[in-house]
Amino acid sequence: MVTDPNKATRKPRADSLRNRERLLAAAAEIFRAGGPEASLEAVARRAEVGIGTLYRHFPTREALFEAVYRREVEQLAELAEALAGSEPPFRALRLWLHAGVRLTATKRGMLTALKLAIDKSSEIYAFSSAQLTRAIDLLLRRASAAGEVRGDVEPEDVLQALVGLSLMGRQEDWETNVIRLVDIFVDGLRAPVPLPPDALAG
Amino acid sequence: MVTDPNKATRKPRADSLRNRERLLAAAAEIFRAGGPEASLEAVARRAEVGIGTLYRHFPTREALFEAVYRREVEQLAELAEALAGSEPPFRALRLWLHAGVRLTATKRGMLTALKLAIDKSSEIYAFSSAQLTRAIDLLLRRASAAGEVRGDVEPEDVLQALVGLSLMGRQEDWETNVIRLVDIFVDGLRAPVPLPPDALAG
DNA sequence: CAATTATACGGAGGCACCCTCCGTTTTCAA
DNA sequence: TTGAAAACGGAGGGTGCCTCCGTATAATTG
Repeated sequence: MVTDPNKATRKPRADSLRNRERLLAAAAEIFRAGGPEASLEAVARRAEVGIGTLYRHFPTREALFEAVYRREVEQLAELAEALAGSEPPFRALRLWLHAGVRLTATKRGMLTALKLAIDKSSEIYAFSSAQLTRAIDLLLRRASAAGEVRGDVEPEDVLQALVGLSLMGRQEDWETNVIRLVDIFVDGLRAPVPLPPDALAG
Repeated sequence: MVTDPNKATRKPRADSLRNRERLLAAAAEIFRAGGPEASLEAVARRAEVGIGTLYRHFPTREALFEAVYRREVEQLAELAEALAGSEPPFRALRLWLHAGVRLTATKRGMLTALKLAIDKSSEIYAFSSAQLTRAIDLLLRRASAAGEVRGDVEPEDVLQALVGLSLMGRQEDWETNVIRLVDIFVDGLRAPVPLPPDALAG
């Protein structure tokens, strides 16, 4: 019954670590296939772990998502820096958005997860949002400094547009189509003063 | 046991009609509050009918959505004609899209329902899609004929953009924000040849 | 190498929802 | 009035969610 705060923590148990890993792998597969509403009991089953163990490691569905998708988001964020270092500003922005679309295509459910996260204002949203916003900010600033896009657009806007547009596609020509929409949007970003005042008024 | 095809059908039962009506009213309330995943048993409870009755009238969740939201979609479609008759082309397109955003704001769940419908490729999607596509087509053609927007954009693209952008907003300044994004998108539609060839190449 | 103790495990249990099936009730019409 | 067609309601079987706690096991201590 020694509760000494100095040497309090002991080494984490091996089975705990192992099970956490199993759960993450299982969750990745299950969510990939079944979307973000897939059964958590199915995840536990696939991981060959009791349902209680799942809930101990990840108290909420969102916690599981956070762990599973954190890496994917980080990779996308890193891509921004790579592109900023190797491509001209406007093109870098455009290419990054395309990559964002493609990530969605491959990893079905990630953006759906994001949307779900938004509804619940959960942790993963804050994280992804920050990562991706930073990525976009980098590209946007650069393009703006080069005079290639308007200065009055926030990274958050672009992220919302990317997510929103990506989330909708459904037909077979899905990806091509979304990329077209993203391009149109990016075109809209270009001109500093795209509309003469009277176009709005009449 | 007379199965005479001539006078086959008899008058629909009064209780059936009444219950259908009750269910639609209840569903509108429940879905409005709880989103498209709300409990169908709750709908039956609020309508004060058995769950079996609900399923007989609306075999699937989507069938219920279809009935509930058909009217809303029809109204939005009618607005397109009104605007086409009273506003200059580009402005009409823009204003209609704004109305689409606002409808989302008011009737939370309609677009979510649409998205859900897309996933299941259900009936309401075909209907809404047709209605709204027709509405957009009207406005787009008109603006295109007047030389105010590109000619290579399909109404489906614009609908997808509207739905996608609208679906994402979350902060307090939600509506304003989405409208800004829609405007940027519309700006992107304007110029016939928005990008010089070398802008893409580097 | 025990013995001890902090940790983690598993799954039963209680609740809600989904949807089907069918005995009972109501309505229509002859 | 009466019988059949049509509709009703809800029990029942399945699944998922999440909590709780008795049992098992890994790390530490002697």
